[in-house]
Amino acid sequence: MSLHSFSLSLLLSSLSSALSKSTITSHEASLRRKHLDQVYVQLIVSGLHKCRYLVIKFVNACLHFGDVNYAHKAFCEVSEPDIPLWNAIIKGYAQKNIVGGPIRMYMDMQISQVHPNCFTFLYVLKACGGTSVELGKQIHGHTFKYGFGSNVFVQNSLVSMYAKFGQTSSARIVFDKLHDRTVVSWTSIISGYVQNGDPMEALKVFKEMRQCNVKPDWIALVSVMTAYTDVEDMGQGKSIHGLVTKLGLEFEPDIVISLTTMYAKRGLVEVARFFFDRMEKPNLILWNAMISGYAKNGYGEEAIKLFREMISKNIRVDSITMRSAILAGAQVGSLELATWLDGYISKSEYRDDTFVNTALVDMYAKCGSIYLARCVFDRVANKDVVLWSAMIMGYGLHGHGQEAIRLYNEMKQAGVSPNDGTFIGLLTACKNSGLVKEGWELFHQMPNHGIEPHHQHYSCIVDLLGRAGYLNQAYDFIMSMPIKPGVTVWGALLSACKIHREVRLGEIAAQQLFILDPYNTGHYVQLSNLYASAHLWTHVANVRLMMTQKGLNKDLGHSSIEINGSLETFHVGDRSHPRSKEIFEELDRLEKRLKAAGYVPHMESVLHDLNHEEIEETLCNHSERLAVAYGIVSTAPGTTLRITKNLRACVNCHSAIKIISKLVDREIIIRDAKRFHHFKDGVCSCGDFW
DNA sequence: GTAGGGTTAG
Repeated sequence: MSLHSFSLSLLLSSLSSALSKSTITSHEASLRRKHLDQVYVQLIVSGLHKCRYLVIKFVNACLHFGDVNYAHKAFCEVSEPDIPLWNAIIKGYAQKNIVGGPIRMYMDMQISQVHPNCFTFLYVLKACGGTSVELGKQIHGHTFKYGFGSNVFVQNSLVSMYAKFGQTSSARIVFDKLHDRTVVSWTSIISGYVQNGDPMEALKVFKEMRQCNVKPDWIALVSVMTAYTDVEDMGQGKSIHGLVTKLGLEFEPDIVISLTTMYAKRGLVEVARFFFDRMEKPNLILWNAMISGYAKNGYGEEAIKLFREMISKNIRVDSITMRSAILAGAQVGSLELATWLDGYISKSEYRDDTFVNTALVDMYAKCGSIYLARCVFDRVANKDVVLWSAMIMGYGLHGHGQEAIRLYNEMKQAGVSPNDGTFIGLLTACKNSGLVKEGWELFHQMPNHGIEPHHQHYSCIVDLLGRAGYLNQAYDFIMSMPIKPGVTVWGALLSACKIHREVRLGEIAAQQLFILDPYNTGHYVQLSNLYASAHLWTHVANVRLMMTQKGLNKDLGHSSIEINGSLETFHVGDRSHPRSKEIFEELDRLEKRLKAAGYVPHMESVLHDLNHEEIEETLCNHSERLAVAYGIVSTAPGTTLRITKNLRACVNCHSAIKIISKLVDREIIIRDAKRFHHFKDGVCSCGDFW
């Protein structure tokens, strides 16, 4: 080997190993890419681009970047590739999930009459995982033909290939025939069961593995922890944690990811954060696990804080980070934050990513701007069914029923077929706009599209019929359901009964809810309010007693409003705000103007055990009113107020805010637990349906 | 040079 080729070889090795570092900044990545270009030029200039040994190294270096085309170009320069070079290029295609690529190269290899070795099969079988079972079986045959029928490496790959096809029974047959099972064989079958939604079987196999005295390594434990996460068995999950510690693997970066994910998925975000913080340099997946853990469990602001930290530290983010951050933005509900996220993304490489844009549409809709949601929707070139559905759902949340249906028709004209999510959006739109006939018809069109309704669709219909006052029809509909009605379905009936003061059916719904979901405070409050609206005070007292016996307290309402980038949260009668004096003065002024305008609150629907003055006091101090008053005193006249409330809008506040919107001449947008209300000129966009 | 795992919109 000449001195030049030796130095190039060293250079390529260092380049590849440097690239495998887990967390690199985008700046570092671009520098290294330039480096790769320079090396290739040197290879060509020195005529060494035909040297198989160096080309393998170069191909590997390219593949670290995912630059398969570059690798392929280098490969083609070699006139008679040997097995290692074929393997390198097949491996590269397989790693990058290029559909058909590895298989095509494998075929080319056979045409060139180069015999595959066991390495070849590892890569080809990995690539088969995403294609057809028939092809997989064919390659399975080849492994025997070329003498690898009992090679444990090749057989392990077969186990995971069959698992990826969803054929766990075939995977199990291969696994059962294996004589010398390694920890990898066990992990392959365990993760196969996890991937195919059978965590119980996975855990059974793990127990067997332990009985066979096979010591689990960190990858095995990662699979097992996923299984525990899926069976929702936290007690057992903790014992795995114990095993991890015993084996001294608790600082293994990928184990930390699994622990973080396992605890975050349970909502134990503080525990998850403990593991995250223990890592000096968390990798991208760990950042993502923590951010999405926060976002999914209602800790939107924490998620955003972490996302901003990543950016300020110049850590590379990917589309999953973006989606998790956007999900968090949707939860926080601040339009200011939403536009910041959108602005950040429009300057990033993910600006055309359909998944990211779908999340943006959803976020804008949930942050109260259906207009901006539509702007994002319109700028996406290739709209898939999920994007259309997100936009339809956005209109639904805002009660723009007709607009949702119009968009649905447009979607069909564009040749996109609806899926179950599309119908959830449509039915939500109909129920939020009181479009009973349209919703009913759409529901019955679902089978024409080959879609079977599930719980959410059924509960939309119950809601749709119930709110319109067709309570008996809603009940008959529930009785005729082909699947067992669940919490959402009975919950929809109960809240409709509350609106229409239908005690008999309401009690039936509540009974079911107390069985299915006994610790949800909301159901008890609904039933109590239903009794109060019918003046059945003894019944109200009984429900309250049931709640006390079960140790349940009424959920406290709170509302947030963002002013100049700072999010302020108010509770009932909250006097902790620094500008509290001004806020209550404004509330007083509003109260007087409301009375002058003829506003009288409904007393029946609130807690019965308060006296008249207390009721009125509580009503005026509800969290949404405090947020409105604060918005009025701290923004310029005419500014739109955007408020988020954790519970459903209260009937009295709803009617009061309608009038307030006219009195102060402002648009007030409130996102409650279920939908949006746009108050303007004395009316609300929900048309009093909610 | 060997395989197995983890984050994932509606």
